Amino acid sequence: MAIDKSSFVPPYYQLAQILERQIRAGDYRPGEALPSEAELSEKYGLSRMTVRRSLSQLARAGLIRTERGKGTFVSRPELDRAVFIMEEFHKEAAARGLTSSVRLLEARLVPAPEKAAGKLQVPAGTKVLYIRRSLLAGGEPLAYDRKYLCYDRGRPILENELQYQALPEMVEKHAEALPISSKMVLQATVLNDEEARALRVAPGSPAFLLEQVLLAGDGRPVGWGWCLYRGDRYQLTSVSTAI
Amino acid sequence: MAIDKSSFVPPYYQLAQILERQIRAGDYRPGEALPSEAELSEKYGLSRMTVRRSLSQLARAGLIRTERGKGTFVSRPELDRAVFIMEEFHKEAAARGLTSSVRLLEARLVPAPEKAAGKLQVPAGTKVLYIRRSLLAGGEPLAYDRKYLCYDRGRPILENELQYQALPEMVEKHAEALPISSKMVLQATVLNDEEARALRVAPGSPAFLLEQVLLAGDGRPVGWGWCLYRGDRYQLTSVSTAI
DNA sequence: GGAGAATAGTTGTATAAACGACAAAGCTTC
DNA sequence: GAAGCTTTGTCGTTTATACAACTATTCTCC
Repeated sequence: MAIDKSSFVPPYYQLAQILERQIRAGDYRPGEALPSEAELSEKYGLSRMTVRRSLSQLARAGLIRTERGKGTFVSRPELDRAVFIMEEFHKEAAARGLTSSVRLLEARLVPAPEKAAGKLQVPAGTKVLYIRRSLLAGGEPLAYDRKYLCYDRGRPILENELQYQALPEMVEKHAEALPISSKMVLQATVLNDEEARALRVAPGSPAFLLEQVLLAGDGRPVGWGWCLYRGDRYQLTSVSTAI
Repeated sequence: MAIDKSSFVPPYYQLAQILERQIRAGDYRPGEALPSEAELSEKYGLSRMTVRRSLSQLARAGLIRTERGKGTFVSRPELDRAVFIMEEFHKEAAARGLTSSVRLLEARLVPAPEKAAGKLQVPAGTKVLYIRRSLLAGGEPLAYDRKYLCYDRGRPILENELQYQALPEMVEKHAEALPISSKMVLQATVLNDEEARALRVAPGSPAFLLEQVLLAGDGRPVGWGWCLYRGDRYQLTSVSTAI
């Protein structure tokens, strides 16, 4: 339980691992205080700044919590709390060893329906780009994407482009403002006839419904739509709070 | 665009905000390099360590990425990527202004079914604690929880306890080993008759299915089960990558 | 005994300095 | 011209120091 300064693993990381093991082994119980930074510094022969770096790493992972003037304390594990990360479609498919592709089903300029106009903050009836796409993984449709995008008159719609590009690149090319962030809401739903047909499953099958709003750097919405993920082929796994 | 050293906001945070604004405004485009740490240090009158602290904060938020020997670069926004956080039930209900409670439907010792025995890594038929609970928010059932827990013979089952406690405390009291982490998988599903009755909705309604494995400090599973969340009352919102 | 002041202990922030590791460009040599 | 070496610039890590801000305790004074 000492720091090996000749190791390739930097000391701050070694100390973080040592402390994590001790916490997981129960040497320090939830609520209990860890030794002060000065004590750890002396015990392991590291400067206080290095000790602080180890501690901040553990704090970021949620294992400990620091209180100014009081000390550093072990956090109570929050078993009922989970973090799920939804990766970009192609990246996720690649990680699962599947070849992924996109099939463009429809792309045309339409007058914005009332709801879309509201979400995009444009007058109802404004011409917007409406696209429908199938996201395929391993040859099968895994997701069905429908979106309204604010359209820049200067840039023509090239269906070939839409067909093969990921959403960010696609929007970048055809919208006026560059989207820089997005707001998403995830729901559980059942598929209606049209959606089920697009995903090649029975109507009434379960699916994830991901509503997505694309925002420009100044906060203006530039895109809105939903993406449906087949419930029998898609699941989210909680991220371990490893360091 | 200078650092106010007399402000209550520490300089490292001010610099991070300045750089974030510049990136969002497009002063530095995705892929482009930021000034080197030495240049920022000189420009803003801060030490290199302080500049590094600002940069590491932006890097953690995903706005920039550093490469040793090369420089610091603005990341491409990953519009299709999202982080969802599922909070502990009572905390989430409280945040939405609802009073929450738990109704214990069943709690008894049963021989572990094959699948549960496998998940809990005990011989099939081992006596385990099986519980069914309704999680209520605003007087309505919002979730339906079924779990198998490794049971410590020494500790009696007190139904009153199970009725009112959150899962972590509950397991803590009745299992041999203290669970310290959990692994969860989130799926979209449709409710069967029994589940629909428990949640007071129609069979075939959509729901989130959260499979949960509770793990002790040494990695041994001590609990396993599923929690169903009504699809019409529950949704997950992506966390903004704010700093 | 109680109120307030002083003190010790703790984390939070900032600085200067040094060295290491890596990348790219320029230079030398053959 | 090409291969290898050198130089320069960049981020990565650690140290030592100083001070600020906050908490809890102890001491002093009334």
